[in-house]
Amino acid sequence: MKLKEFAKQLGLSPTTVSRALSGYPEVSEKTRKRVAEEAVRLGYRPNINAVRLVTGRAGAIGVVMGRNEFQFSEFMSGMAERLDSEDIDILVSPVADHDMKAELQLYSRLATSGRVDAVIIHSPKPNDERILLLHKLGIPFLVHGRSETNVPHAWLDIDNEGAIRRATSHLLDLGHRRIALINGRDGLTFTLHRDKGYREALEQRGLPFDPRLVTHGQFTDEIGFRSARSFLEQSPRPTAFVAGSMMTALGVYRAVRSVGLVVGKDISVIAHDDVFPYLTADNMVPSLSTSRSSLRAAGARSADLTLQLLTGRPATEIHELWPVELILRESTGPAPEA
Amino acid sequence: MKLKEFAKQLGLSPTTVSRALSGYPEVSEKTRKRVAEEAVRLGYRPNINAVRLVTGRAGAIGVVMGRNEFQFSEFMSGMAERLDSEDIDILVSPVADHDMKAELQLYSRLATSGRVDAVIIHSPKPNDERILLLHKLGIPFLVHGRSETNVPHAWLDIDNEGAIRRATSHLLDLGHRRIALINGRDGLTFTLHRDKGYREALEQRGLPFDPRLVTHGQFTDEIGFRSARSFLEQSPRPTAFVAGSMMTALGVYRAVRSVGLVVGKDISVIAHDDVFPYLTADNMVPSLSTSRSSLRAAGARSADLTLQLLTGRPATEIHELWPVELILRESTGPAPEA
DNA sequence: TTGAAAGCGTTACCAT
DNA sequence: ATGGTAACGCTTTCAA
Repeated sequence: MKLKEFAKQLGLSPTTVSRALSGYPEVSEKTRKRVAEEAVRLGYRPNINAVRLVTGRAGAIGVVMGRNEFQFSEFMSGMAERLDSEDIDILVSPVADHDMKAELQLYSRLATSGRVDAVIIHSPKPNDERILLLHKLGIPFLVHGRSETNVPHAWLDIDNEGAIRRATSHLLDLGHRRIALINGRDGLTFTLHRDKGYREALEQRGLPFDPRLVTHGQFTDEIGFRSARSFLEQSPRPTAFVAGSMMTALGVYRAVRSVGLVVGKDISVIAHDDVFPYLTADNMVPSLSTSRSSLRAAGARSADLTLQLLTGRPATEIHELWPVELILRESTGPAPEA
Repeated sequence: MKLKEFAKQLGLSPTTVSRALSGYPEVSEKTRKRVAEEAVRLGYRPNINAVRLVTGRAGAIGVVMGRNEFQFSEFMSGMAERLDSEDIDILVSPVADHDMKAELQLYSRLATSGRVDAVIIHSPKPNDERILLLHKLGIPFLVHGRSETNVPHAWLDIDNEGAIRRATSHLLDLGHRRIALINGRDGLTFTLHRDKGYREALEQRGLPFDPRLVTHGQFTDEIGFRSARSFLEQSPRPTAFVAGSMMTALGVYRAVRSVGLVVGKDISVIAHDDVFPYLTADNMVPSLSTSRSSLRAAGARSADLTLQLLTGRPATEIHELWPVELILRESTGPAPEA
């Protein structure tokens, strides 16, 4: 059913019906109520593409996902929670990991074809081409993570530096002196921030930084395992690990067990937890100490901030840094005697 | 830049330009080439919403995700692989788990507002309201999974029944007699199929079915742990587990270890693996025997079949059942002597 | 092979 | 408070 036909059935003009449905103030309360009821009864709903054409709004926020990210659905669920009440869709454009050229083309396409009103991007680098391009394209965008790219941009990030600094400091407090860091993909801002937090904790104690105790890579259990195994072969071996994700932590636990050591006793572990419904730190054995920040909450807030961006709030005002909790459980304990 | 302006710059009519860009045959090769090149050079791209309005096509396929599904991004990545070359977007509409009313409203909205050309739904029930509604709405849709709902519908499913039958049979071959099944959410078709495969394997040996050896629930490590723990408290306890997912298997491994038993020796485990890049059966210790089927491949094929649906292939023709591999690793071994 | 003009379904301006 | 009408940017007849 189209507007014209629907309006005719109500004995009103299309104009009035449109206004009633969109909640304009100049329509009488009585008319509005009648229109709303009849729309439900007769099943009328505006054609979204006509609306989009005439208003110039796409009614969708785009998110670009890497293909191997288990964290992604969690963030998106959060977005959905916030967007549920709005009439805004989520357009997902997956891109192959590490294919920057394809990703840049994608943004051009999204922007110039009017598919989305705004875009959310993840895992930026300090100097990020995507941010530069999106700025140039003039499409509103929010960065989940931080970048030093020298154009104004809205961002939401967690305090990765502080999180890892505190985690590392805590391990130092427990007497650990050789602490290994299994960090994220090289070159990404959050990875750099975590490296930095780690080094700061060491510096605060006047301890030297040993590059042999840091690795970089994707957040998979395999990389967690391999990194941990290779650390454990060092002599003297580290007595504590800081792991980048829950999946990494699984690999670390496995590696520690595989050499006959015990997590929480011989080896302490702290991992970063994005809070997943299907895999929880409390349930690991021993339960896993974590730095924790809800990815779902970040998704919800990101959607919210993007909406603000769309209603004209300047990007330069939107900078949000979230603290990260440190939650101590059984996987951390005093450093064993040497 | 708009069509009119772009056409003027080329000294052509909007009509010709539109035809050239859309690959109509009546445009001269020379003109087409020139138009294509200039479009890139000047950055012209048709406004997608105008195209959608005039053609009546939405240019998007909708997928509805439950909020707690770690499997989801894998399926979507697969869809994306197939859709990359087409000019079709993925519209993600998350719904709260178990909120059927909200989900049904969502479909109405998607369909009647013209946001999507087709929809893919997951985890159907034997009698599924969503299928009934989508059929009534007249919007093309594909079911990932199977249903007995009595309206024609396209579907793609894996052979859950055969997978679990074979897994169970294999354990029986190894001499196991008390085999526990940690299955999916109650009432869903794939859960029923797995239950069925399990019972068939028992029946083939003339063994009785013991309902105390089957649980149902979400695919989380916690439920895997709890179910396994409670099974292990039985006397005599089961000597083998069939687990519904990789996350479940993590919980099972943990439970077995927690009571001082050894997977692959005291307790055999087979789990279903949807193939994740970040958590692999080969890497578990002991490596995990699995029934395996790539969720990513299913996503790619689902997108493909949906595209076929859109080009007129009848839904009744689109029924695809995928076999599931059984991959034996170290987590399965002979039943221990009683 | 190319072009002119109608039309897709809605919103928003300008009247009344 | 309500209605008429132009306009959104494109595709697709119809005509040349």
